[in-house]
Amino acid sequence: MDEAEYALDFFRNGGFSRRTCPACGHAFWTTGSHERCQEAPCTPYGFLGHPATSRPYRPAEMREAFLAFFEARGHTRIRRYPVVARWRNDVFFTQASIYDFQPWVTEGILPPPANPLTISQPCLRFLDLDEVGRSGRHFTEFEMMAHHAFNRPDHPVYFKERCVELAHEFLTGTLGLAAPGLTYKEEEWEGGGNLGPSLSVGVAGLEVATLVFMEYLRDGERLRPMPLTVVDTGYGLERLTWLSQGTHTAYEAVFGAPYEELRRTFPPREASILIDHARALNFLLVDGVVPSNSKEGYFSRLLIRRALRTLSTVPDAPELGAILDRVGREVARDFPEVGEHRDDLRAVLDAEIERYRETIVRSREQIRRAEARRTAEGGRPGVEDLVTWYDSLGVTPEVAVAELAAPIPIPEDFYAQVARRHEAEAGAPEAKETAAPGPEIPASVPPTEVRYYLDPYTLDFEAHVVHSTGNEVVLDRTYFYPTGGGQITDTGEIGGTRVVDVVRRGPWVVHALEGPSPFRVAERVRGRIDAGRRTQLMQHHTATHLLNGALRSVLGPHVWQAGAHKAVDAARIDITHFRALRPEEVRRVERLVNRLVREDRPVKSYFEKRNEAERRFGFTLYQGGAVPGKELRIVEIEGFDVEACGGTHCTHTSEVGLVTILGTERIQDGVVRLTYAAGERALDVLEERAHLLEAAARSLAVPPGQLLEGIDRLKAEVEGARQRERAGEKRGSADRAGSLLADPSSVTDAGGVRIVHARLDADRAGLMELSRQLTREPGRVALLAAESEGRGLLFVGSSAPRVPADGVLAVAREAFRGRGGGNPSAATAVGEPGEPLARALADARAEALRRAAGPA
RNA sequence: GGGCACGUAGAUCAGCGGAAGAUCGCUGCUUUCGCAAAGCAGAGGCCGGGGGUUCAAAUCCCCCCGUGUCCA
Repeated sequence: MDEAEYALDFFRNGGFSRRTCPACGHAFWTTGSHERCQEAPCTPYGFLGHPATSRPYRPAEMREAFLAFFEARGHTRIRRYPVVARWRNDVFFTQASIYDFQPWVTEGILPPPANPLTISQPCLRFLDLDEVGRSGRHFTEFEMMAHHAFNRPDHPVYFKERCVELAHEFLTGTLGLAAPGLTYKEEEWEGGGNLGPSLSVGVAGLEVATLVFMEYLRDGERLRPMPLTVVDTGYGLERLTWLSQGTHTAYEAVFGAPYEELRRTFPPREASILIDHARALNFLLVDGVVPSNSKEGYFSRLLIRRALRTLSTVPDAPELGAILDRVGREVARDFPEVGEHRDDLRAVLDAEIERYRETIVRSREQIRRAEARRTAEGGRPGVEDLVTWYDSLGVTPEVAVAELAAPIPIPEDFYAQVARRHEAEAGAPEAKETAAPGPEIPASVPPTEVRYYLDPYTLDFEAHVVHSTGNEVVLDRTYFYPTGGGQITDTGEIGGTRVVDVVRRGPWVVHALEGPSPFRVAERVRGRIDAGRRTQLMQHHTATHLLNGALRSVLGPHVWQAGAHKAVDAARIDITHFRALRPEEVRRVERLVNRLVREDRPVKSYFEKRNEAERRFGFTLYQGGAVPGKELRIVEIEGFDVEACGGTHCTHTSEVGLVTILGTERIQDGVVRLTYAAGERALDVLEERAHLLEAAARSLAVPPGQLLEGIDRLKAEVEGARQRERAGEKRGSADRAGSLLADPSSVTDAGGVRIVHARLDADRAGLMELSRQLTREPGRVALLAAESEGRGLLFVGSSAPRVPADGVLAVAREAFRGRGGGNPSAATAVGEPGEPLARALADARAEALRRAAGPA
């Protein structure tokens, strides 16, 4: 990055000089006399015991000081976003404040909620999980305070000069840090294909802020300027708080009383882990991250289990739920939503703790058995067993070793070995299927005016063509709904030509026609939307919101929408929930939804300023994911459910008609899918089911009301028939065995062994059963031959140790080129039928006789 | 989303290419005033589902389904 990028007037006119840190090699700016940058490890902590600010700040005070400072300088204060980044598919969690605005705002697709803005965003990072409680400054959940500005060429806000000026004023003016103590270190920043210069601010060994200026797009080796440049800043709330208090560790400064309380029971490291995890879990659970074994849910589980293991290090430890509540109440002072629904949060936690207990019990059993097996084999469990147990049972090596009768040492690099085993699987992530971008539309084409938002009932309209290429048409305005928000596209026709797909592309709604577009720009055309399809989609969409509200009401507010799909035949919604739905719960949800339908509540769709909407409804608005933009489209079912949603909706719940839940399934741990139908389609489905029932009843010749009894009877009959058949076969072979034994021509006694040989008509199973009958008593040998499917079968059974079946077979099978084998009590071979088979049977008899008569 | 482990009698599991087993529970008998217990006898299995390999598959291979777990 060019040196000139950092040569700010603010530095040059403010008495700053540029030096190079001999320790890290980075250039930095300062008004002080430091040789080195003021960040660890180049400079050790200098504030411990000597707070660097003019007064100590508690976290809430620090946050307020920051937000108020920037508010007073033209920034709009923005509410926090959820810690789980549902609006992005490349990451699970909000790891920095800028994540809130990626990718739509930073790519210029949608306007920011305010500009410039200031925010204090709770973030989650799991990379340094092991450092928590060890380093004294790492947190799983931390707050990134920030001020952001988004500069469009036609609307510049501010960039480097003003940004650094503001940062410097806040740090020295408001917080009272000594200006000469600050260093602004030059660091290139790159991420997500963007890059630009950045300055990291160091004070007394602590990096307290980073100021990033997103300016370029990486295009192979070349850099291109971004159409939209972004000021992306991050100030560590915890670090600044720590700096202002100068306590031994950051945890003492940040957590205060609850931390002190834990310290009475736990050593510093354990207390830190517990309080850190408890705070992170409060945010995770409140934002709807139900513990599970995949995706973001796994991190909830990870923290809960780590916390439980930490608790188990001391006797009489408090309950995790109690710690979570204590910390949650503290967090709720600043984030009231964390204080709500404590009971629900507790229910989720308790379910997870119970699962963990079960897992432990199961694992212990498995480990004990595995050790017994290893011992029986003459060995003992090894490191590879420990790795397998950790991987597949979730048992840490410490726990596993404690379970072993003969403990083995745990290698130092245990987790490295685990990682190594996982390395092989790190294949390239499958390329996400992104809709083909289609031909580019010139920027001169005016944006489409979308009319379906406010008027979902107009299905016949006139508009002007503003763009037309290939089979694509863009109109100046449209009522066609493009695929999005889980609702599939409208179909219909434009000027008599079928519309098969509609998509949103940037500011335009693009209609894809069945064939090449016959339209010219400026032509006036008539659009007609398929009414039946649209009505059904609207009913399904409104039904989805009704269900979402009902599910939250019946199951608890931990329920968040994890995905949805509204098609014509049926719709489905995926929700976060910690176990499969019970029939009773499904029934209650269905009843509640249909009651709301009957109540005919108004469904209002309107646009509202984002901040106002968030203030009124909270961030459960974002069921379908966070939506950027200054204005949100709100869909409100009066007194029941409010969501930010772009779909087409009925205006009254009664229009939904009827909602019937067709089924539920647990599509993965922590996520339940409900499939349902509404309106006309619901009636279709119910009708189909009624028909099915009737047909089934007719087929069984019982009245529908007795269908179950009929099925039970049928099952009993089938089972009885099977039993009788089996018994019959058994009896048949017993009879056959009896007659064979009674037939002198097939029985030979030799050396106390009774040899029965026979050629009969049976399949392999039949021979086996007969042999079993013949060799029930000791000292018997059965030699049975049969032809089945053109092959010759020879079966040897033996209860005489002197005449091993496999030995006899080995000799006999040559005669009919048989292939097969067995064990001393039973052996079978398949070979040629006819004469060779007969010879094989004779050979078997001769061999059996020889062995029976031979030396005992 | 990927890796790994696991799905066998009502329950907990063993068996891991050659005739489906153990323990508990269940039924009956013996013993007891009765209970508990013990002994004897017995019932109970599409070895998760579907393909394949093999003379032969619970067992090996592939694909599903389900459960658990580790990692992103």
